[in-house]
Amino acid sequence: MAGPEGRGTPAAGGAVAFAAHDHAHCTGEGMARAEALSAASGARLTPVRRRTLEILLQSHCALGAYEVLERLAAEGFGNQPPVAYRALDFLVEQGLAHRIRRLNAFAACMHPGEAHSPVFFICRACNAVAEAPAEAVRRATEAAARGIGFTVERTTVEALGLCPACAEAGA
Amino acid sequence: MAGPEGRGTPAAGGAVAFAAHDHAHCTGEGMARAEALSAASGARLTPVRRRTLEILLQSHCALGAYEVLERLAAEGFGNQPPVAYRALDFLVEQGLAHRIRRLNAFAACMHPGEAHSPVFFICRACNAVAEAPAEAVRRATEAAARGIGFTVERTTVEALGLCPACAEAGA
DNA sequence: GTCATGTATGTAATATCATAACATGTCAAG
DNA sequence: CTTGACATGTTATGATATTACATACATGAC
Repeated sequence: MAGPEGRGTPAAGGAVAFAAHDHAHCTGEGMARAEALSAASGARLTPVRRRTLEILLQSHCALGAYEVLERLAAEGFGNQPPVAYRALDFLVEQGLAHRIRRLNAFAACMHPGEAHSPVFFICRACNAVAEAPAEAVRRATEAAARGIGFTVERTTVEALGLCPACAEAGA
Repeated sequence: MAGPEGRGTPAAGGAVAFAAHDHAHCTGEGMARAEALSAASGARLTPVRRRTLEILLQSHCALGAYEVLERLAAEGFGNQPPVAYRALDFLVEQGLAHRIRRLNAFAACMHPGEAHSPVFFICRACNAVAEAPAEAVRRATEAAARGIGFTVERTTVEALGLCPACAEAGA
């Protein structure tokens, strides 16, 4: 069982998916999709923004803004917080990344482009994060909203609990 | 339409429910229920904790920890952050209050004692907050979790959008 | 081309939110 | 009346996020 060291390295438990898979593939495909989507929408995927997304995809973790900043700065980009926050905000706005509030962190979107209402499953033991599409959750939320006359624009759904590995190990 | 002044006063838009209702009644009933629940569970609802809950209930808003602290300090309690955070953490733990992460704020629970998975509707125009029970959302989330072997313990559901009043005014 | 405009980036300074660590106080069980 | 568990107070610091302003770069009008 991985310790509670927090985010930042897959080894520390910040991995964005529980099952084993090909990270390089995710990164390549993710970037390609981002390029295509940006081209289509007219959004400007500039070097900092592109690199920021790449960092999120490569790390395959939820990363804090300052962790992203550190990596950007090491590559010659600005080293003040707004540099990271602006790039991350752009990515979130474009649906290429998500903000995970419980962790004060950001993760690359696993299903960019598709209209999706992601649910995040966060393991409290190892901090791993998985993103799952959950249309049913969105529908249920909107049904509740209608009851009080509220118009839903975005929803944040974060579930805390135990990932399969930690549930096994802990119990 | 109220301005985006943030939390802290119902006038500023932090009200926890959209519909008009009797605040004094909420406060009284909320405190009574909290007393009863604490007595039943053996939790110690000490003066700071009691007063903290009362502040949340009376303000009828989502309040930041430092806003709560300010009010506590004005009444002779400690005036350092841990005083507020400890009391708030206790209330959240006991299910008497909720943390609203999008606002970095806390609000008294509107349905304490009942097993409930609350959904928060946050108006992006006036910051008002409404808490609604949404069992269907919890069920949908758990269904998605089962698909990947995740064990859900707590869920946070926050919907951003427009409250009835702002939707009317804005459109 | 070059100029005006909007957008993006870089930087400094600061605001806001949250916790660690330790000392002191309170209360009930033994 | 002592001990142990919990609660509170305080200091200090850490982590997260934003404001404000200066500079640079792209794009389209002319």
